[in-house]
Amino acid sequence: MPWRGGKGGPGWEGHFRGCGYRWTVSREVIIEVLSSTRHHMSAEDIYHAVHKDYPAIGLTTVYRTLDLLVDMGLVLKFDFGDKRARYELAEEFSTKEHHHHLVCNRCGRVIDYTEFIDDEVELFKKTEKGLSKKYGFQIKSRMIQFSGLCGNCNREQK
Amino acid sequence: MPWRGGKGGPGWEGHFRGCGYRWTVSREVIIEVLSSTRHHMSAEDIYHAVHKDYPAIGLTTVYRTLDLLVDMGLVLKFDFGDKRARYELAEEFSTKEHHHHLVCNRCGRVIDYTEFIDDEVELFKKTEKGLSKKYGFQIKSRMIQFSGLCGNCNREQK
DNA sequence: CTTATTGCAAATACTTTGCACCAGC
DNA sequence: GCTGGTGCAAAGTATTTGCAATAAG
Repeated sequence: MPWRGGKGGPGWEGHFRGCGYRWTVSREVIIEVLSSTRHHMSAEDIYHAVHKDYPAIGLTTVYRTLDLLVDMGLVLKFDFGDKRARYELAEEFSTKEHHHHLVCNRCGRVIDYTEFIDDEVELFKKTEKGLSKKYGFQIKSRMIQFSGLCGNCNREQK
Repeated sequence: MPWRGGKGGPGWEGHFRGCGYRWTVSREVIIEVLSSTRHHMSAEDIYHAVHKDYPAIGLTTVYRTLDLLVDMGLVLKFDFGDKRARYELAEEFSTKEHHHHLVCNRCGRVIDYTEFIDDEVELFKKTEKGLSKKYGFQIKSRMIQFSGLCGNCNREQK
């Protein structure tokens, strides 16, 4: 397990400790799973992945850890329209390319797209600055999401 | 009830019929409620509003109608982190100013902001065009959402 | 040693579904 | 008259919570 708490800086462990939380095996393992996948995982997906090597870790802990991570802004929680929430490392903490989601309302397919990201980032910066000044709001996460019909479903539609 | 199916064009009724659905009292009333509020309503909020004048309309119908509306792209469904989904007319069909949401993760407060909307619209147009060409994706709705800590919660934090 | 963390089982609550009846066209 | 729409009660299911046991510092 060469993996150890993120790219420099305080690292994962530091984030937890910095917020007054303890650093536990469960937390480390759950973050490792999130770090090493390219997919949008549900709590249960994560639970299963974790369970292979650490059968003692329960689903409840997964939920609680994810809540913490979301709260700390290290993980983003998405709603793709099926019932279950999906989780992804926030881009600052991910090796995955910065991207957004395109969700098909019919088949549920999710496409990660990376086009126009630069423009988005610029807009975000500007918006964020304006909003934090005007509303005193400290923004921890941002999401853009498009939905509609994917190519396949669009065709079948007719 | 001077209200009748939206601003010109096919109108609400036309949208339903155009998709092969029937135009019913329940549907009309539910849309009227959505049209006349400035708030992000949950299914139950809508049910209660409807129930005052039409006690025969049930919660199930509200859910089913909302599903249809979302599917047709006439209504957007939001997740603000409390459990219940919130619904809003898509901006093309709303008299409400085009806006986005700023959600406080601690107290749940939601601020509608309208700043930088022009820039967003421009970015959306561009992105949408690019994505539909590249992925054959027909985009029906778009959302941006920021979350973090509102002014109050931010202050108390320390 | 003190307090946060965890697993399990049970509870919660939003949302969906089965089915018989009713309304739109 | 057909078919889709609806209400009610019942089911479904992701997520949360209470509590006693455990591990972190």
